[in-house]
Amino acid sequence: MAKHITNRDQDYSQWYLDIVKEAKLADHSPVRGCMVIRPNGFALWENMKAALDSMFKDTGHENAYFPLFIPKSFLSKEAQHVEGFAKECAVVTHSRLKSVDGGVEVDPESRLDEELIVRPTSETIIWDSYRNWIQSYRDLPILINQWANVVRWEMRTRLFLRTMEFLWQEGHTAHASEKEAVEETLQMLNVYKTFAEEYMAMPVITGVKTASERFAGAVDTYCIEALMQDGKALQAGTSHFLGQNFAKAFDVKFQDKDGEHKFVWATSWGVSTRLIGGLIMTHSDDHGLVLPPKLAPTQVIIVPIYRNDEQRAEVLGYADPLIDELKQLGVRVKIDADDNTKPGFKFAQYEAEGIPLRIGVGPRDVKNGNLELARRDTLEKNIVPRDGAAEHVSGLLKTIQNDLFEAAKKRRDERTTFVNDYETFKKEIENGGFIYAHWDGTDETESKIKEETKATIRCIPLDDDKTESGECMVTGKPSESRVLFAKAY
RNA sequence: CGGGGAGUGGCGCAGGCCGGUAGCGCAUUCGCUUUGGGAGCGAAGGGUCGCAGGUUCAAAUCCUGUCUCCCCGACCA
Repeated sequence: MAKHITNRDQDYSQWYLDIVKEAKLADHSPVRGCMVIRPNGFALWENMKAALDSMFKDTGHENAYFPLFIPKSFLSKEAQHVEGFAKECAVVTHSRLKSVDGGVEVDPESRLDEELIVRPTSETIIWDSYRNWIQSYRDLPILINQWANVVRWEMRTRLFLRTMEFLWQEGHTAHASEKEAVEETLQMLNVYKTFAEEYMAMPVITGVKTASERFAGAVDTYCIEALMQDGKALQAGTSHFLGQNFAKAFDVKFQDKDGEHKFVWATSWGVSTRLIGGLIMTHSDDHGLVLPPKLAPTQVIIVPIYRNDEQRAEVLGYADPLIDELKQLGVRVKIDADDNTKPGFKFAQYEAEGIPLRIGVGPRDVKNGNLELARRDTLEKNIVPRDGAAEHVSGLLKTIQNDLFEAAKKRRDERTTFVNDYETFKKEIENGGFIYAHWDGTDETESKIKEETKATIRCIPLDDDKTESGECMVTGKPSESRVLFAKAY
């Protein structure tokens, strides 16, 4: 058991904070609800970005950048949208300060004619541009993504999971037909699912949100939902079919092949640094963070062990060629030849940081022509021959990636149940986990369940095997398919 | 915004009820010994106790006000 990390079962919140801190991912900032992302955390985010970005490019998208500030009037153009975001906006009202008695205060003379909103999301400012970009069907589709920061004035925050300012990507597309826009929405949902499962090794359920959980301004909100180790669900990404809502609000029309002027169809989709929170809670243990090899900034750490300078030179000479061999195979490897800390300290530190594989090399190994491999996910240690070690390590990283996904999927499936009556549901939901149950499709029933159990409908799953019909567990009315319930972050 | 907890060297905390020279652990610096699971010993440096008032000969401690952070709720496309 790591000294500095709280037991996961004892205090999950503290455990989570300890992981973030010990892995040096992020700190609290002086400003309430914001965070400082440290190099370890940012390197992880950059790897996630790179993988997502190439998936976006592969599906025909381009990156662009739109302004941080949005005129207040823009936000009010789409009724649902302003309703959804009005209560959590940072508003810029003045443009300068003035010195007063050695301090500074806002200069009342500098009040802005129209206040600026720090973007909580960029639909409005982007659709204002799209109006100018689109005249003909030949201008469509527009497939744009932006990497940006956004601000939402949250009451209660948590590092990575919900911060006032966060980093994300937001895709905003415009299409000539409804069919094409819906296809885009589902395509990007699948991109997110693939990323979550193949890179983060985090299994997700895809589905569509109920009306009450829908994005403000969307016709349909699709999502990926993951289950954390404490049994709570995390909405890990969303893809919205926006219909013609924003086109109408911003008067974006195109002339079609038939000569008719028509409103364009829209989508938007996003994932954020919240994914890092999800990654932490999916794989980590009481020794610290566990990173999947595909995303780990450092995949392999080599720790040399020696008693004196002579041994040090010998061990480093033995380990050195391995670094090049691993790099040749595309493995991100580092050696920690720092003489100031002992091996035991390094072992614990790199475990806390989640590095997938550790290689220990000491005089013993040099003598026997071996290496010691220690897996972060299982904490297993194995002696392997130095010959062919690079290939072995490269293969082992793939195994670890796969095993992490399988282990997470097993944990999720063990906490997933099918329930048919409300009394059982009330008992089951106390244990956390995913519950598939029937619901009559009404807001009333949904909010009754939320009030009485704190569980929400995470989504109406897209999986074929959940679409059996039945009767609502609360009202007994007919239900077309099971929906996914959980307590959520 | 409601309930709870906390602000004391870089970090984590004790002291507070009962006022009397500011303490511990980690970290830092130097020395020696160590190095296959978070090293040991010795020495050194570093704090106007969140802020502002008040009581007192004397306040980290008591009183009043105020700010901030964390946790649990409410809120959260």
